[in-house]
Amino acid sequence: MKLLSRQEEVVLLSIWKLKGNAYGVTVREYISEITGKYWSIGAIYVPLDRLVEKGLVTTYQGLPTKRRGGRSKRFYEITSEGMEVLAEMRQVQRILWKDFPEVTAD
Amino acid sequence: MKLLSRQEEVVLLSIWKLKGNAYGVTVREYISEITGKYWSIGAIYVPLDRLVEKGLVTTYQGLPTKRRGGRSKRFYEITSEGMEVLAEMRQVQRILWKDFPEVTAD
DNA sequence: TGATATTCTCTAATTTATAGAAGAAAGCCA
DNA sequence: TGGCTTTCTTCTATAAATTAGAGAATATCA
Repeated sequence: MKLLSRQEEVVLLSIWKLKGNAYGVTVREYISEITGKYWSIGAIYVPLDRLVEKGLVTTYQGLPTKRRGGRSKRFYEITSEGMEVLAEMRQVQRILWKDFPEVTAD
Repeated sequence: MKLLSRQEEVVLLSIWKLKGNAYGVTVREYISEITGKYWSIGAIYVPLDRLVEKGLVTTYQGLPTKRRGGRSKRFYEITSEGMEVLAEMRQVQRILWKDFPEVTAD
């Protein structure tokens, strides 16, 4: 079994979470929101491409919308293989994190 | 906040889990056992060194034992800072993985 | 002492992560 | 229509992390 890299995991989960609305910008916003830190453009698109290569996500070109202009979006969707890999990842993590103590408020 | 890399997370958790018995060889065995795959020596020691540098673990030289010879062990212990970082990591992961479906047996 | 066992140090090669400039593609409006 | 603005992506260079394993250190055993 091959573990996903950190960034692959985070991006892949974001795609899953964003359902039909996953594209570069929304993925980046979502990750920033959760981690509370800045992420460069490349930090998103590079692993995104790799996930496509690996067959864990598919991608398709979005159509122009009625909103103020701009290049059209490239959407991403998680594949069933992607879901399987995530499920395996969680398996490993559950074992690793088992019994790790809850934070005590002090 | 800076996320730990994948290998840093896995190694750090292993040290925590192995309590007083964490050194290169046991960490490597433990990770192999959980992931079911081969890990080179370097894949363990390199992130181990980095964790020391970052102050997330401390290290001390073990004494020779009565067992069949060999170089003495270098033990590792997680620091309180290491525990804090892990707690933060889990926080992020819980959000990311929230609602991810359980695997259905088929 | 020489053979054998155990563990670690070190470094090179590959893969990932990170940053952001530049450009493509769309709507807006004189 | 043509230029301006907005939105989003492509591309590429650099830094950091991962991975592999040869080789050396250090201990016991006979």
